[in-house]
Amino acid sequence: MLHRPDPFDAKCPTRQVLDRIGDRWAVLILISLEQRTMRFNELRRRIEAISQKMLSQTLKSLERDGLVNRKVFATVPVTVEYSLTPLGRTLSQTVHALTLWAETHIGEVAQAQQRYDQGEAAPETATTPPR
Amino acid sequence: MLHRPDPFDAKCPTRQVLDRIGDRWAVLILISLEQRTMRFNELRRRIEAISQKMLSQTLKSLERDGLVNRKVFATVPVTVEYSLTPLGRTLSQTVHALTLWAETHIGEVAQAQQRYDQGEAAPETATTPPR
DNA sequence: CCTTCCAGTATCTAATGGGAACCAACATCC
DNA sequence: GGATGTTGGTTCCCATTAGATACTGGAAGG
Repeated sequence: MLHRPDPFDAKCPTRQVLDRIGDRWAVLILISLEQRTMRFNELRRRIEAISQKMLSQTLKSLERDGLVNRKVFATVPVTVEYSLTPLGRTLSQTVHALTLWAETHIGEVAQAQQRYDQGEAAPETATTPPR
Repeated sequence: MLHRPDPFDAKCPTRQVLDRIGDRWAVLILISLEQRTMRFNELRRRIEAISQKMLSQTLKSLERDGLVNRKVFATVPVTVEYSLTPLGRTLSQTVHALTLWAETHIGEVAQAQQRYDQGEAAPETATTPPR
């Protein structure tokens, strides 16, 4: 690697990874599987309001990225188990920090939103130029 | 608060925060402003391929969430400076861990993708039932 | 016999993102 | 003095996407 990866370059592969994280369903699947291995419809019930389409789609790309294992059992009807790979586990831990942030600071965010919404009519104070 | 916030509940406010992080442009703006205060078009040049529409839209919601400060200077033409709030700085640090993950593990992800793409025709080994 | 369950796929529509044009008021270039 | 570029946006239109719904097909339960 000649230069350090730059997520601001749209062609940089780190951007792809960032886009994967920038997928709410992927995040919710990762933190679900962090707790334990789950089957398709288990995940569906766990993650409220996700459609079957988005679940299978997101799982497929997570599997492609080597973050999730898909294991098929030849039962009738067929059983499919999803679990995190070691790589996926390192990511889910990082992502876990984000959910922790959300739980910790949700109150401050809500307050800020209230202030913003009621203060919309406030006049903009003209400030002196910066230079 | 009676119960612990549950990001799997679509109505839970932590889910809103998670959705905000699940916005690639928001992430890129946060890590840009982590380095220094920037003006509108500075950000636009920094973050390749972002449209003016998405930039102003994302900045607006980041401001509403109390993560970003917007400061207007009465110059001609008007000058607008964007910076992180203290709250925004705590988030950007958490998000920074994600970009670090991306930079560190991008190689493994790329390898997994290659394996997946070429091994698509491989037959699925029938496994014994789990129970 | 009808419904439910398993793990998805196919199809249609509603929401969203991106591209380009446009704004006003000035500064600079030729 | 007319064209161009700069500031920070907004508005419109279209393409992509997400979400809702329906369907598969065999087996078990009532």
